[in-house]
Amino acid sequence: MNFIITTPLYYVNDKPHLGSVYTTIICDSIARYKRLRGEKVLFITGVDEHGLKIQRTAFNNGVSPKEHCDEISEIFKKNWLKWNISFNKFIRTTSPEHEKVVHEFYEKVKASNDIYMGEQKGWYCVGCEEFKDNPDNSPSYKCPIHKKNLEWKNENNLFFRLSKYQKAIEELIQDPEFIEPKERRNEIINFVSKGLKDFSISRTNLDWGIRVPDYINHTFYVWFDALLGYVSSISSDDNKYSLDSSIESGWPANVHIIGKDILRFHAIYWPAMLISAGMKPPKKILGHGFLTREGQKMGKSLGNVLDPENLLKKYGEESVRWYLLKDISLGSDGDFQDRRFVDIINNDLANTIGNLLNRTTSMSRKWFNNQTPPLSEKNNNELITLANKSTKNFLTYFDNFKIDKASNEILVFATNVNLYLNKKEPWSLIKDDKNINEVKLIIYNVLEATRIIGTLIRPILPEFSIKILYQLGENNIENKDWEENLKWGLLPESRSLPKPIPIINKLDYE
RNA sequence: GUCUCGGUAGCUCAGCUGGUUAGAGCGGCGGAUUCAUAGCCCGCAGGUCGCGUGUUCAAGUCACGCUCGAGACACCA
Repeated sequence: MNFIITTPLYYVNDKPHLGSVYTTIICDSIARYKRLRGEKVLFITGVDEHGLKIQRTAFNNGVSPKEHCDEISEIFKKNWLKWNISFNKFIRTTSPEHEKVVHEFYEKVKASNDIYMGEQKGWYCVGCEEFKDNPDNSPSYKCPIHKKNLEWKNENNLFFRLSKYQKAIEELIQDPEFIEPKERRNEIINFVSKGLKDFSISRTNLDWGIRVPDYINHTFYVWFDALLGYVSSISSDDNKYSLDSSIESGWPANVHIIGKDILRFHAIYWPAMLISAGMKPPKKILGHGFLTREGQKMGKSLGNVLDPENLLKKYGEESVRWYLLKDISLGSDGDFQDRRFVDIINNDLANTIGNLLNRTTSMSRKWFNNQTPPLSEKNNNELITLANKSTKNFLTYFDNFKIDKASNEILVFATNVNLYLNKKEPWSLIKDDKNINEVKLIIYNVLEATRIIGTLIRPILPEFSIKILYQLGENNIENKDWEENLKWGLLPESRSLPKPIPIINKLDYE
């Protein structure tokens, strides 16, 4: 059984921004975690390539929509590789695989009698080519973008019978596991309680999209198209890609990770569409918060947008990962502060964990012939208890998507190990030969604790984890069972330790 | 306008169903130590718990009002 996790399919109107990096990093760590726990993971990401905005952006750049999409999609894909994202599928909504699945899906929904031709009417901005919300003063209201009066317009569109699924959706969102965090769930419940209305799924003024089979001048509107990428991606690499083979390969998704801005579509429209097609709704929708910058909203007009590419170059992907995963509680808004960023990386990764590794391996090498100490006796010690406790907490937190708390648990343990070391003072004990056995035990214990720290951090910072374990003389880490390696006492005695080198350099303020 | 969530030390936040001197991390200051990436460890830091009123023997923790911030109120990735 696959564990299916998705990022949103990012809109290729522009290059990846920090928000999409954030979402994707969250997904990546969860995907890695599940794999380490022995699950077969299908981590899906991709791009949404249709729509008026893209058509227009391409036109403005003097290229065809196809060329534009090819270019930006490639940028996205390469970008995720640069960030060391372990995705399994990258779906493009302009791909033939996707188009086929959309058509098959449409037929199923149609067969359920949930598609009908209706009239979309409302106040329309010619400049935006969009229907606007109806403000009270619509006739005199001016579109803020184009400064023009709105026009009343009727347009024939295909509609999806969402109203029919009022009850089904109410039942679905009743489950507290379905939408997280709670605050967002309340909003959705509130919204649904006011009654669901049918929504349009096609457009006639739009060329850049998937054609609706029965109506030659209609293309599918964004939600009917893009969300289906989650499904079509599953069988996209098969020889015989199809809706059915996608379903057979593991639908439904276990979790959609999304920004809070697109929650409603994922928590209401999407499940209803799936039920209509006789498919299962996703098991969970997890909406994370937005990122601000030094307390302010990021925006082009403010000129304070943080370019992820710069961050990557300046700090490296794992530092950014640590900051985003450890310091921001998943679901809440998070603030990106340069000063805090530097402090956190230096404190957590370099001082607390990095230095712990460095001091323990140094002692061991110095006193035990460049090796881990030989033991004459095994012992019970407080670090075993602490390790077991932190490991257990870590797993529980991660299982509940509390990645920040899980990360912090590693830090708690590392601090405890530093504490243990300071209390035992092996550097004092070693001065007297009769203490040698005790020193052996102490050093073994802190090395072993550090090994567990290095193992635990793996789904959060994969490279950092490997570096730690390598310094402890571990090899072939990829092929070892992760959970098994969380158990105490696996560090071999008298094993050669490489010369310690800092596994992470401290950052400086600008 | 209606509704939801939040406003706790310089910063980021914990504080469950009300109960001894309000907590953590980071920053700042001082100390101790040397195995280590000037690091780890120890101590200090005196914050009207947004404002006001009320309920109560007792409120950061409940009720009401106000204020500030974020968000939802259907076609905006």
